[in-house]
Amino acid sequence: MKRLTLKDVAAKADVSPITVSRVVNGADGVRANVREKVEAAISELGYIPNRSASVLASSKSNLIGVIIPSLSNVVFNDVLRGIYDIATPANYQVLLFNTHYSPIEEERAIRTLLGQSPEGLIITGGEQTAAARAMLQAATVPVVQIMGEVDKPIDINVGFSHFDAGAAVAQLLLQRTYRKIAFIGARMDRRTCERLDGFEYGLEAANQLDKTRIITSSEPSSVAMGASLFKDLMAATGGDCDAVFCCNDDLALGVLHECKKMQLNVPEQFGVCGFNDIEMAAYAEPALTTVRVNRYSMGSRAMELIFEKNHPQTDKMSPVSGYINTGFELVMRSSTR
Amino acid sequence: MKRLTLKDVAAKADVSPITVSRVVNGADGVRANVREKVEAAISELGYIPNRSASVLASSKSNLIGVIIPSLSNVVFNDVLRGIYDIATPANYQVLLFNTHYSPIEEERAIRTLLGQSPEGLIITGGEQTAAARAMLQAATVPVVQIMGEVDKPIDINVGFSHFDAGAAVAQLLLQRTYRKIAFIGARMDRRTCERLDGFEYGLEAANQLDKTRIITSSEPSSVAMGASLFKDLMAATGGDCDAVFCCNDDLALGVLHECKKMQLNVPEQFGVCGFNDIEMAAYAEPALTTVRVNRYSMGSRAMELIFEKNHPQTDKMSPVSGYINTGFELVMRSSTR
DNA sequence: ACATAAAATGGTTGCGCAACCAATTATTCG
DNA sequence: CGAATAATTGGTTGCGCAACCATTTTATGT
Repeated sequence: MKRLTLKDVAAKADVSPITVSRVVNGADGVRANVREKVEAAISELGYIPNRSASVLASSKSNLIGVIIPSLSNVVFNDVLRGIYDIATPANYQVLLFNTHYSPIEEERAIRTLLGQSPEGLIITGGEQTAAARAMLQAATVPVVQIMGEVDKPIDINVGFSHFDAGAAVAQLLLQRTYRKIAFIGARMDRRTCERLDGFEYGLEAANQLDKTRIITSSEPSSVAMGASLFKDLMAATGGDCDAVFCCNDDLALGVLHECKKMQLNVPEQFGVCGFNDIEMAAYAEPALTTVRVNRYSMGSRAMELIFEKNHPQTDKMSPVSGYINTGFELVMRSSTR
Repeated sequence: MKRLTLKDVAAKADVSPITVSRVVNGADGVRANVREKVEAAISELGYIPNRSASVLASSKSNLIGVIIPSLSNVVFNDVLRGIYDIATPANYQVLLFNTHYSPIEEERAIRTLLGQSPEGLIITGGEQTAAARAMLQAATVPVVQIMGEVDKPIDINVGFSHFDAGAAVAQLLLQRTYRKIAFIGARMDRRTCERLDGFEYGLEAANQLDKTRIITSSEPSSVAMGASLFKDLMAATGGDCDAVFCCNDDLALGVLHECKKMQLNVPEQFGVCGFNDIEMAAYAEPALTTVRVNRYSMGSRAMELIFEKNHPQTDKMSPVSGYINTGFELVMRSSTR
């Protein structure tokens, strides 16, 4: 069974193939009656245009590549939602790759993506391999690196400083008169490490840094992992600490759960601060102090910038590039005094 | 700047274009020294094959279309993870569409997808428009409908019976001697409705169905919505109920939170059952009784079936089709007596 | 009604690649 | 060592569509 082509539709509607093409692509310059005739033929035949041929002929793909390190992380849901909410109405399609935090897989994804003439790339973070960077530089596509503040942006960078956020949490906990302050983190990716660096910096500045209170794991984050790391922390310090910054809310919820089991009074005896402000944070017992970040905005803003780069407005010149800070915000709840 | 093509690489490596094509596609029948020469040329030039041309010429796309109703629903994370974990090693790419629960958007997604010669389609549920069904029937691609048990599967159906699950929850609550049993649900999509139907059926069989205890909303689920619907339930019944089945765990967590505020003793005075068994369910206070479903399996199994259909084993004939039940499991925790 | 401008439509060509078959080169074995 | 065979390489063609320019039709104004 041969595939239906423009030509078949053209024959049926008694026009030329190019006219059908115009109708399909919504180009103007087709009279209404002709358009109707063609549309009737299309729906009668059930014609579906071949996108590969279209992309090949026009080298316009309407494709946006998105590369994220993990699908299990709830954080990326919101980012993706932001991306899709802008991409879909703009008639972009999204090809999503998952690198499992591996730069090699990331490089492969970039290569695959660039083979499809994408009209934009959204990539998490800035730790691309040299080869990957080279490919991206060579490609003449908007590239947006999201989530973190990146050293030398390839093109555009949308995110916030995890270092500053970590430092802000340190200050907050100090200001709330906690003194023996710990950190627990899992899946220590670049951004988590930056959070920790900022946190250490903040404690150091107040002369309150004790590295034995820093417990990390390379395994993925989860509530269970939070409980487990908290037990490790208590074992490692003999219970000699009075607050903990968890690198994300899942861990913090695990800590809260463990505190209850240990009958540790939160926030009086022990303060807990999370990161991300997932919905459950507000419903935890006690409600979790955390750091809100604009996940949705990072996605939608990235997508908007790609759109603007590809559809430059002549009236307002906006040479989008560089760093766009989506910020963060401390959310005070009852898990800190 | 013209795009690099096979021909450029061929010229550089002093072979014919088709030989380069063979190297790129990993075909055998290329001598090692020639292969190396070509690979050197490829990496020196930074050649990236044009996939549109490849797809057009070979009508093989390596593309799998995935259509889900929502990106905000955590449930789909696990499904997607299952899909990707099989798809990526099999060298399939995944094009993901989000329908926002709209059959019209779904139809558009299907049309767009079919234009790209996909090698498989994974679609949530079975409520496609007539036009969409027709397109899918006409296309000669494996189609897997996932999540729920579907009336008349287009091709393959991977999921479980939400009706049975709902009925099982009704039985469970009755058996635990609850008698004034309520239901709250948000975003009442097809599968949620089936859950409710099964639940009503189970209560009805024991003559315990009172429809005034059924509270639903068409808005999205969330913990906050759970709390809000619970208040509605209490208002509507004057507090005359002793257990509730929540159509998902998010709602149930909101209910639990609200019970605590109202000083309702769970599970003695009031039983709560959720659905999905998200990680937080086990860490709630009290731990949430819920229904575990194999989200990851639904994704991975669907993808495996597509792979098998596209790579038939001659030795074992496996004409995959029809319904594959991934089952469900009641998880008893402390939110029910 | 006619000239002119403007809009609508059609014809030809090439995008980059893989399928197909033909030609060439290496390998094997008597 | 030479013929027969197998393995490797190359040439030609078409996939389905849109860009480009040429042609035809329609609208506009005097």
